[in-house]
Amino acid sequence: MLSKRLINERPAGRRAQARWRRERMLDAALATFVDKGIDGASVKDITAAAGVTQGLLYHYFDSKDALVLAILTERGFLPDLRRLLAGAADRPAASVLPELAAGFRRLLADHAELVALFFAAGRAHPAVRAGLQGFVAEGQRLLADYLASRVAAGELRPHDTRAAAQLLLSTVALGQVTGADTDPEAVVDVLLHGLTAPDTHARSRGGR
Amino acid sequence: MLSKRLINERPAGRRAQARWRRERMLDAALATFVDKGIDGASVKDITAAAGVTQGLLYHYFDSKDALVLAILTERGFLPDLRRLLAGAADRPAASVLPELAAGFRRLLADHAELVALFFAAGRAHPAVRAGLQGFVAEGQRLLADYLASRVAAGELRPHDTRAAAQLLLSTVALGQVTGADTDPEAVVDVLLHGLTAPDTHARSRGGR
Amino acid sequence: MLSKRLINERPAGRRAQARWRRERMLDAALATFVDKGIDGASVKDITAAAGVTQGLLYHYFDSKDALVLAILTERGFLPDLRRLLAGAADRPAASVLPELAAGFRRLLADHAELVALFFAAGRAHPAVRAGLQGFVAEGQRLLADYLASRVAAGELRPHDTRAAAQLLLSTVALGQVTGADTDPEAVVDVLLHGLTAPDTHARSRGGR
Amino acid sequence: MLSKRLINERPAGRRAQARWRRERMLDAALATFVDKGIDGASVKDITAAAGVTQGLLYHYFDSKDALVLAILTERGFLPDLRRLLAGAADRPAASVLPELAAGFRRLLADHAELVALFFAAGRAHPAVRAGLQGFVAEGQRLLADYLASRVAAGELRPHDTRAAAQLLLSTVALGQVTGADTDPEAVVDVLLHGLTAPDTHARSRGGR
DNA sequence: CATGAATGAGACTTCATTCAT
DNA sequence: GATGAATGAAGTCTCATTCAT
Repeated sequence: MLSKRLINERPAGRRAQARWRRERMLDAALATFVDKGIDGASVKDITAAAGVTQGLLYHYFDSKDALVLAILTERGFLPDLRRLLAGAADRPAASVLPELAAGFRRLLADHAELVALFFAAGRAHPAVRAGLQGFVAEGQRLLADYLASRVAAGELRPHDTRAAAQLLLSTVALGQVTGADTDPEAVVDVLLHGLTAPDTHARSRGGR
Repeated sequence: MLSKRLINERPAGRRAQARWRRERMLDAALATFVDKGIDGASVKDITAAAGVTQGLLYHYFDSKDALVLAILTERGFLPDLRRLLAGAADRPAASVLPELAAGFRRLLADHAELVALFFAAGRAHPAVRAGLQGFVAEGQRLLADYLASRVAAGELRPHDTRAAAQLLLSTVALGQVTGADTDPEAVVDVLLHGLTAPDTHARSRGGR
Repeated sequence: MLSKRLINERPAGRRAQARWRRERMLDAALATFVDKGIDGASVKDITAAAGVTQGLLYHYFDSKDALVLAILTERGFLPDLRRLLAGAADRPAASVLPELAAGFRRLLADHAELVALFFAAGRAHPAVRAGLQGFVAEGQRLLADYLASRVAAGELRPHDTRAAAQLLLSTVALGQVTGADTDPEAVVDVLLHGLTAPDTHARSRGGR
Repeated sequence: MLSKRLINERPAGRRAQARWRRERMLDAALATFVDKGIDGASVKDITAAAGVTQGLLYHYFDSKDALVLAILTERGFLPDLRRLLAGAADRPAASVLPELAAGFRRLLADHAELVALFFAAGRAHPAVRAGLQGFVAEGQRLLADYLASRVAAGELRPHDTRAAAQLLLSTVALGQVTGADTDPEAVVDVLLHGLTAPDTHARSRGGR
């Protein structure tokens, strides 16, 4: 975080300065896209926000679409997501899930702009759409695998692990997007223990 | 449904025909918005899809924005949502929740285009945004109230009912949008009984 | 004035009502033209101001241009101008000119909208332009003729009567248009007696 | 004048060429406005007359209205008017007024297009209207001040100097606009010496 | 007579992109 | 690398006019 701030200062050296400008342009583009939508943000808006002229954008990116793609690939957070879930392996779900929900929430918050972009893209920008779907699918698969491992370990009861993964991720993600103030702990509590009252629990479970 | 199809045939009478055309324009607009996004869909696209001239759109709607708003107000499904949740009152959650998840899923599927529009709007169209948020908030509130009533009835254990409501609705909604093939029964099963294995259940619950 | 107000009330009888509507449409058109300019006033604006639908305008007038022409011919005030100047013949200029300036001013004020229309038309509407020029030319000719008759009668000194006529009419007319609060008496005073001081008057006149 | 023609040739240098094009666009716009009126002249007309594409207009001006405003401020002739009247101070009216009338006439002729624009604007373009009124007011004030100074100097008799100024300016201006062939000398003659015949003069003046 | 739905042309404006400097 | 002038297509919207009802 701190080091990033430092990087934000304009560096010396031709090569470095060029890379730095490119990054500033990605920043400006992402911010402007989030603010006005991909179609609503004009090249003029973006370059003005970056403090450069229109023409310069085309030195760094082939087109506006290419710029969108660059944001997707260079600002994506799939690696972060993988790291997050990788840390969970072989640890009990009771302690992992809360940690994971919170971590996922933080991840989305840190990349709030990109998330917003994902949802703001719509069918008109298939590449962005695909990015979202890939992210969702990957996250769900990883989490489901983890849950399955906990079932195998006897900690969790056998269940539809994909559905469970979806419950957790969807809730946190949609909460982020719609601005609902989701409490990750409450979500995990419901998820772990269910809604059924203890006294009716045995019966309803037995009734299956 | 069937009768609607019949109504879809062009009626006689000047007044009736005008009203009919207006509806066709709303249809065409919604479809085109979903296909290309609000910004991506031009007035030309929309009117061509409706089989009328561009100018006519402005006979019925003041502007493209007004058209978007008209879709929101005239094609909204909040009443359907209320009816769905109203039917649940005083009945056991064990049978209500699956029914409700399925009903909600069907509701979203029936209005898939409008749902897609909601998510495709982005920050550039605050009115649409507001429509989505209102819908989400209302649904969550209604469902949370129902869950609280079941807690009071002793069927469900005390819990954060808003979080639980969010879990159910988010999962179904996001599943719809991202195209994930959510199984509502599996979702409800996890929600009702939680993930914790029976043998560890007592312990973890007792440990509280 | 009073009778005109009475006429403004909608009459009975088919023929009378039609004529009455036509007049209301001319009123509305003139008012709207003055307000927004000829090009700025749409047929919709005009008919809305008249309280009728767009289509009806075309029952009474062939086109918007024809409407403009109708205003010119049916609301013109050249007859009034002629009557005003006709009353002056054979009477001394010293009493006629003040009366005439005031009368001309009143005439323009009574037809302020049409005058405004004249000036607002510009080269884009040659018919209106021609109307203005005709009016100006006629007024100037009539007034110059009168002045010449007073020169012949020995009341006025020989001078360029057309220039004098132009001085009076231009000043009153332009004062009306630009909203300057011209005092007709002061104007006539200057016109009748000139600016030269009495003591230098003899000299300067004698110096000729 | 001659040097201006030379300047009219397209210069070299990017910056200079841009400025030159902007000027050509103002020229073309003014000419087209005069020809067809502000509303009658389309952006297409203007840019075609300037030999550029429509889009370029918006590189130099924010809107068509801004273009009209630019013409007003950058092509206005109020400074010329001030200079003209400034040169009159402390000199006898008998020689100044003819010179001034002719000068004013020339000034209007040199800026005939802008004058025509002033009168063609109408109430639909308040900014232009305001420009005209400002010009008229300033000219009248300056001339009235000069006349007052001649009254103080004893050359002219006490009179309503604003009315006299209005007489001169209105006549010349309106003559220019309506295309009447005003003879400035005849106008000044009437203005200086009035219409009253020498023999009746004493009487009428004495009768006051 | 009267309505207002419908049209087609054209208005102003924005925008992604190119290119000479 | 960097600029901003220039383009051409397309966008939203307005409008005079016609016509079935």
